[in-house]
Amino acid sequence: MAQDNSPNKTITMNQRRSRTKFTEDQLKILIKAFHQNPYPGYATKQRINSVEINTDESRIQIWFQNRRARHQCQKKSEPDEDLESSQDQDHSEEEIQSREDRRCRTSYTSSQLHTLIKAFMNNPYPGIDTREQLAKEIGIPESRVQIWFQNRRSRFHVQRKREPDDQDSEQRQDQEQDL
DNA sequence: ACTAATCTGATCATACCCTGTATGATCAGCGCATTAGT
Repeated sequence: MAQDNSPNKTITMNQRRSRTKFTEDQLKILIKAFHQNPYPGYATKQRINSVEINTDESRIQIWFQNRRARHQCQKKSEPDEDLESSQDQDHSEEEIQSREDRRCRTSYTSSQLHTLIKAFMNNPYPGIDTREQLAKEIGIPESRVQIWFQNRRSRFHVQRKREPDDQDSEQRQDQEQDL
């Protein structure tokens, strides 16, 4: 079972997570919470989820991210239309700075990292199935696995940019010295 | 069409170690990120 070497047909490999469908009641709760604080901390998101929504904290986080993206559009296009909700406009910079606590930093054991790195080399864009399988294998929530892959890819790209090829950078250094 | 899921790249924050580096968490996205399920 370890080897599923179907080299082609990778089309369905990167499957997305199935789309979450929030009920009207759940949306009401989320929107209300958003008005109270569009940047809830981990504890708040967990509370909202466990008490009212009962899905997964990471889904709540994504909902807030998407909502913020859309909400800012609206604000710019119609700034004074929204007078009813003027309550939520008084988010001063101080308030944003005193944001609630983040999730605790996850620390991975070397064997967990080994598994993740191996998977990354195999496929840096794993779909939901692969991520869940990995999560189960190393005993860490799937949402953390997803973040790990995001960070890994991002840093991989950055590193590649920094060292495109040595010849170019050497030439550039020479030119700089001439100046 | 609407919006959840996903992506990159930048930045904040913390563990580990020696004040910097590696990396997990969070954020925006700008003539308003893109992709894709319902």
